[in-house]
Amino acid sequence: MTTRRTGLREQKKQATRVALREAALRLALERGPDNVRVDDIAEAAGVSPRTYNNYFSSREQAIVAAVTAERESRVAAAVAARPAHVRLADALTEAVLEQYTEPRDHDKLLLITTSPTLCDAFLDATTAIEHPLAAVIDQRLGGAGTLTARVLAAGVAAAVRAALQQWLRPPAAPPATGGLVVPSGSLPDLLRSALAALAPAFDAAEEQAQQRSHQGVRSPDGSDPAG
Amino acid sequence: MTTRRTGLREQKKQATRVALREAALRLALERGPDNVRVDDIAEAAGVSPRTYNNYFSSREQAIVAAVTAERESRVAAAVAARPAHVRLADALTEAVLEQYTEPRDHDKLLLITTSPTLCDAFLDATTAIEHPLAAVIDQRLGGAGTLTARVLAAGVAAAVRAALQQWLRPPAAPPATGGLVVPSGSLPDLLRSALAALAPAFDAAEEQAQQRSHQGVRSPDGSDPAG
DNA sequence: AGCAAAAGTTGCGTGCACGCAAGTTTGCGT
DNA sequence: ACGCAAACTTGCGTGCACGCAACTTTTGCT
Repeated sequence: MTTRRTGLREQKKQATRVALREAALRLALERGPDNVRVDDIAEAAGVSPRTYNNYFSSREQAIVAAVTAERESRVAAAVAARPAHVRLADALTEAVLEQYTEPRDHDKLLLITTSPTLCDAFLDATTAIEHPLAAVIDQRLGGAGTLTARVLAAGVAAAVRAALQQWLRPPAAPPATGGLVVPSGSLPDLLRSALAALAPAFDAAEEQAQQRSHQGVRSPDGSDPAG
Repeated sequence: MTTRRTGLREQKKQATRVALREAALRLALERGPDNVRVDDIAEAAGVSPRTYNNYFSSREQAIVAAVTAERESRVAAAVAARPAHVRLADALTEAVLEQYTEPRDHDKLLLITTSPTLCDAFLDATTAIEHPLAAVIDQRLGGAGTLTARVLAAGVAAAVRAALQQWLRPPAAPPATGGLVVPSGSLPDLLRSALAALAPAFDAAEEQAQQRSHQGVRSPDGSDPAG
């Protein structure tokens, strides 16, 4: 599961991927993110510029990838690691908080906030947790509703994205707004609030899954919507 | 709301925007989507190629925009048009179905499915409904939780996206999968299923909003957050 | 071991996105 | 009516993404 292609080939691929993203991060820190050309990153990693684009489809992606690294799979793994009796919503919230509040990369985040382009790329990167999350959610829901799992996973990604967005851009308070703006606290608080809005959906899905497993489920694809 | 800058300037801007996207669609239908250069679209619309990129940030965006047009604002308007006593979740589902199952653009959708690149652009375009939706949701929830509204709106967008994705790509059934694959019915069914997964979250949010309005929040802009 | 297919890398060419600095049009105040 | 400032367009230059067709490396098979 971890490395299905147990080959030397895959090793090299991961090696160059790591080399590329670390080179990208190092150069971005040294010169500032706007003074790094793709050619520089490729050269620093020892590959051709063309190869760079076989790994990353945009210039910012490499830099952002150095920060987010394998966060995608780690979030999913963190969810899978929780005991099965915990509410799925809680497991998700804790797993997300665990991965997004590590002080490990707070200095690198500073770099990202410098450039709006990097900021966008960083927010876009949260989409990467969708697929792993959909897998674990689907598993915990009994594999019955793949679409449901995908929707919920996408919802989580969207919530995380919204929280990060609000955290990165403190809404420039106009004086006469009338107090609409919530002070938008710390990142953990924002993440918690954002995910809390989805919690009822998870509870309902989990409950349905339990009901199905108690009754006799004849088709594991559960293709019978209430429609 | 409709035209805030009541000027001749804004009129011209919208005119060229429409000219661009219609030219893009026409050319794509005539020659096939891969044989349309940006320069061609610009020329057909009577502007310079550089101006094209002042309106659309990618080549596919113009073609897709011709299909989705002002769907963003229409979904939001459709939600706002429902009476206030309808469940928010239902209002949303109906509004989305109303806008995404119009036969108006089924032939144009055929064009989009031709090219994977256009497909991606089309899916990405669903993100555009987030902001208008967030506005109406926030309004219907009493304006108290902007973050919540944004999360829910993003969730709807994600659900729509997931449904469209599954609809556009029938999962190529491998014979030995074990019956996991749902036959992935019609688009309305998929949309309904996808949105149904989020319904509990909307119910909960709505209930909280009602509780708040019964207790002493008087101003309709809801300037008194629960902290 | 040897060989053929699969996977990966690289150079090249094309089209594209976008910053920048003119030049042009529109809106507004006086 | 006049003129200035803001907004929009356009040409140019640069860097980038990516398809394509060689070429090299890895792998599985015999």
